[in-house]
Amino acid sequence: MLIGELASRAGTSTRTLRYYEQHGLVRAGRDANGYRQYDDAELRVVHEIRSLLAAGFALEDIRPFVACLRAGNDSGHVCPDSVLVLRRKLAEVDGYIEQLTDIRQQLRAQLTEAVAHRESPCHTQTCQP
Amino acid sequence: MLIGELASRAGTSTRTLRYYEQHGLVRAGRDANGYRQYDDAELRVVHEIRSLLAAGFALEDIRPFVACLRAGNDSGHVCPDSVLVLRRKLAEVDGYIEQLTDIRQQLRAQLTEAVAHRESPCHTQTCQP
DNA sequence: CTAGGCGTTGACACCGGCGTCAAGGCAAGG
DNA sequence: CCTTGCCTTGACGCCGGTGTCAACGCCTAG
Repeated sequence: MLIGELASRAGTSTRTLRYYEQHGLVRAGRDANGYRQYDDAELRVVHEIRSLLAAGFALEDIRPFVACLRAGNDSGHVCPDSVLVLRRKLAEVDGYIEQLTDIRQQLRAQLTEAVAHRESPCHTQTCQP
Repeated sequence: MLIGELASRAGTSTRTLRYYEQHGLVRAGRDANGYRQYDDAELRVVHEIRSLLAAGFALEDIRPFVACLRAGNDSGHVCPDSVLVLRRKLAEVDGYIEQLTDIRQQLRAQLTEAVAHRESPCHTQTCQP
């Protein structure tokens, strides 16, 4: 399989595949003419990468998942290293959610206050009390 | 008040203040020697900006809040334009929280699956079934 | 032979808020 | 006069994943 085919099969671009390879995540052999030749298994690897990226992982974090897949496991997240990363990410995501929840509260409070303010004398953009 | 003083009073850097000015958020007069001269009211403006940035707003979104303050209101979020932005941001934040919640669910599911997998024959990084 | 469609590497652009360095002007004290 | 410390503008770097263009090689069909 050449790079164009893998790209379209994986729903991404050739640029992206080369980038992943450059960072050691995807592997390719070479034809006599220098073209990259991909094993069928790489399609799964790319899918794993895309899925994890979509979940907010950085490429660096994805490394163990790919290694886990290459080790012959049917999913990339069953290996100890992957689990560590998963736990770390879960904590991280929890932190984000907490922050966003706080911010959400602030926004609601400010909106409420703004609505209450409509009853006060100054309610236009240009008023000068 | 010169830029250094405003910076330290606002807990930020001179670079940052010039950046805000460049984007039309903070205003400064000029001394005869070209030094920026800040009105005391600008301190409040800078605080408003910092606070909104911390809440995840972009500089562009902050513009109406500053205008609202300059219009003489005691808080920047009571004007109609600000309220629009607040609503938009609230929806945006809700979206983020929703996404993150989904991702959190996925992470927990994968962790659970990984733990269950420990009972299966292949549980090391290097195993080859 | 040529056009066109695939492949190759390399490098710049983007986003956004700032750090940071460069090179210089101005004020004040020793 | 010199140092020190404030100020000025201008410009590059960062982060991370990808788009995009350049300039070129390979292969096939007309």
